[in-house]
Amino acid sequence: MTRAGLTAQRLTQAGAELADEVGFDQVTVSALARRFDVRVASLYSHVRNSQDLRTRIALLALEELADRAAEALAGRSGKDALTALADVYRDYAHEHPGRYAAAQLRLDPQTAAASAGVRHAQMTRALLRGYDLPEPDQTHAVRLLGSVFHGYVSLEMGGGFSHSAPDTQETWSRTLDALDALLRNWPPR
Amino acid sequence: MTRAGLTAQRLTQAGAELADEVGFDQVTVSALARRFDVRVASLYSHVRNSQDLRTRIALLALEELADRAAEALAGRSGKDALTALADVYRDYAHEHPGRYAAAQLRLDPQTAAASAGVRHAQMTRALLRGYDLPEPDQTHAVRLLGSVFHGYVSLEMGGGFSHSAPDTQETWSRTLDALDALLRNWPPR
DNA sequence: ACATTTGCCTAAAGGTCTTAGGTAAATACA
DNA sequence: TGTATTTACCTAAGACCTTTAGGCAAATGT
Repeated sequence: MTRAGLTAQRLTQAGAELADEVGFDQVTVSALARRFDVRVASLYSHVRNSQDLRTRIALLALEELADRAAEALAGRSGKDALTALADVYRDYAHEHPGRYAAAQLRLDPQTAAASAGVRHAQMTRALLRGYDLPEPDQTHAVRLLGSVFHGYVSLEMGGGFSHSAPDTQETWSRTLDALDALLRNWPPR
Repeated sequence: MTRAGLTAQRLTQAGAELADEVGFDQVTVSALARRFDVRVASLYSHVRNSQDLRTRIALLALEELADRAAEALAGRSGKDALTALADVYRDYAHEHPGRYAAAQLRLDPQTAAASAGVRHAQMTRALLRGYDLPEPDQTHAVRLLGSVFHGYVSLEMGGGFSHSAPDTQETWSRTLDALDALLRNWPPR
């Protein structure tokens, strides 16, 4: 009876794939066990519980996203950088809907602070250097960009923009134009 | 043995309250049965299944939100209207986190088309009359506003803006300033 | 070759969802 | 007011998911 070679890492990876296939909320310890052709209880040596598994998938997604973002931002600035970063989020969500949903998982402050989430904020800040806003406004802008990226992708994926006329690609591109214009022309207090 | 007086309506209402207390994803047929001090199976005469229950709660939340929005928009225009509508979403999410999460539930096209969701889009369009954008851009703007409102609220509630310096109220107000400026000065193609 | 570790197993208990079929309370009707 | 019908809630039961406890055999170290 040869062993399956389970690992927290392999489970997390497979869990991420499963999430993309059936949705993050359908990722279950049982389904994962089936995928490895192994008894359910066996997973509990590698992963504390269901919540732990989900958290690991979320952290994986945050890392992957941050890596993509870092690569996309390298050597770009201004609107170029803005578009590149925005597309990273949108494309990732389209390619990996389950992982993207996982990245939205609410983490406890401890875990969040140690996650790649902080890199995301740093990169958005880096992007804003091209627009040179005074300090308090920079934080506001970081939050605004985060809101638009996340909100847009989340509504688009949720079907919120379906059945209406102009296609979403066009809106996306106009939205980025608008954001660029806004950042270049940031309204003072 | 007197009866409990179950109804799809009462179950939905209680489900919404439960959602606000313990989170939308913790709303379970069992928990609801406990709350009415009734056997679980009894609920299935009033609600088709768990998914049906969730959908009803989502529709309730969408209605409540649309009603609030309609009232807030009455007699306002321009930035006044923008702020009022934005605050409706944000306040509702703070007061009723579970219901707000429910309103995000993905509905099948049929149900979505018959829901109060369409009123939301109409109201956002009405708001934009004060800024008079040409038609294709109006749709883009509707989507942008939806993205910002939803994205901001969702990140704020998810703790995404926690532990950073300027308080979120300040960012919110500056975000609305920025959106107003953007709409008044919408970048052409 | 033997001892230890550890990976996966069986067993079992508790929770949720859902269907099928029964009983008693409410309501309608004579 | 007594009887018939409807309907609200119940018990029973099967299927699936989670989690813990304890066992055996495969891998690993000496």
